[in-house]
Amino acid sequence: MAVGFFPPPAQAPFALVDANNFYVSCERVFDYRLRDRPVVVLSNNDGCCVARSEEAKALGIRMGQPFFEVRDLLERNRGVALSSNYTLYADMSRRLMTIIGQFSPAQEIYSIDESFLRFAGFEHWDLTQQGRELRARVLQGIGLPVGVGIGATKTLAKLANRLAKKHPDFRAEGVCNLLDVPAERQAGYLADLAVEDVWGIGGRWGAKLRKLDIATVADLQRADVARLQRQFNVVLAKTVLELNGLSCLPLEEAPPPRQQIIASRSFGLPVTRFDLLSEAVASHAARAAAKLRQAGLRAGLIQVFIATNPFQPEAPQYHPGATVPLSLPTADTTRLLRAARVGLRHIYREGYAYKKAGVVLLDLAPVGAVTGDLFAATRVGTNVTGPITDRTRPGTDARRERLMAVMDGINNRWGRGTVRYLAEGLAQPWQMRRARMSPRYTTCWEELPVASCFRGAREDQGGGQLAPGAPGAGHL
DNA sequence: TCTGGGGTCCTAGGACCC
DNA sequence: TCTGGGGTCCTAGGACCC
Repeated sequence: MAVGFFPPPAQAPFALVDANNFYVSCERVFDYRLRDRPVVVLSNNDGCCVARSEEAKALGIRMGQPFFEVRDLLERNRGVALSSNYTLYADMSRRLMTIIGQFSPAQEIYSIDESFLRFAGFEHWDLTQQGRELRARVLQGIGLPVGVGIGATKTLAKLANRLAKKHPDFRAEGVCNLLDVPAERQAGYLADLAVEDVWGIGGRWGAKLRKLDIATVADLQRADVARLQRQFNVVLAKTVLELNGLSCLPLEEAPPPRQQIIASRSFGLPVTRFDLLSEAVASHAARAAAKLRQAGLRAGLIQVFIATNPFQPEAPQYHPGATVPLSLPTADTTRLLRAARVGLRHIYREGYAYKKAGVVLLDLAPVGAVTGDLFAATRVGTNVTGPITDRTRPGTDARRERLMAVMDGINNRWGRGTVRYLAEGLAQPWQMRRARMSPRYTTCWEELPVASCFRGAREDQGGGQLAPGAPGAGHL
């Protein structure tokens, strides 16, 4: 069998810690008017609900549901909808991870609000008690509620975390340690959980598994691994082994090298003109280039894509992409902008209403690893007609790198877009909607929360409305 | 009217090589 | 008339995650 796993002595348990309704919880830390009422945080462009308070879930609002479908429902129930404030969430995440990391030397930051811990050498510790203390310390330190799941493998820790949040036996405490649950009771829990509750089983595979009479976690745990590997793939086979306590997924303490960097956005309004499309693509390329430099990488390829609105199938559809190789791996915004424009020119067609554009940087390599290209002058794009001319003169690289560093410095200090390329446009009428933004409470002096000694002083600033008129609301 | 963005991994199939 | 087998690399598409 082609499945590999990491057997004992690696018999150290895992914990999964994650914040409840993370984005909503972050907002609630700073605005007490958001407590005890339905709150949702919206995706970019104020499009979908990507985080929901328990009260919002109780109203039946689904994860990813379009905002326009729930707008009235929210309003009728004194609900609040907020644009996503990633500056705030990223800063809260950093603080959260620091506290979680104090509970084990082996930590993997898995997502913005999730962290795995591995407890090697903790044989004589009461891990359930550790979980309780972790929870208390996060709540006291930054005001976020978290759930803690503990199990023999990452997949079991994930499952335990789900029980910690949902199951009446654990919910009050917010901690579930499967290692402390007798086998018989554990079997009962697993028989009650749907197969889709397992980490790595989504809707498609869930439906396919149900056709094979595998409907619960217990069913999946008992399933024939070799058969599932044949009918699905090795990933599902590992999941089954993990459910049986065989650790196949190691803790990844260092993030693996990045494979790609994407920058893309939907437009606030449909765009048909080439010049506006070009502005948007330039803006995305500049953002991707900044991310690239931040990560200490250079890109060898840039992909450009544009797309019409898939939710209007009656309108003519078109979603092309072009790949443009760079003559030399680069992190220089000017070069990436130029290549992106070549790609866009190649795929643009008149007569379509475009709703989205983006760029992908690929073929990433650390700055130190880039070697010169002997044949730079003769290399030609594969997907794009004609060579990409590079007018950069030899010997100017150091100066350009310094220019990029200065630009990044200014934009980090004063906000993204403080210094930008004219190619990105000035008015930018294609920009996304972001009408319900809360202040950058923790990262901007002007937007720090103000403690008022007059109780209720902020009540009349718009409490009860959809957009909370907090200081800085609507700031772009 | 209004429907997100950024990632990863696996597999199948075609091109190409010897 | 008769027309192999095994390997690698690349890409597109599909699945998953938060």
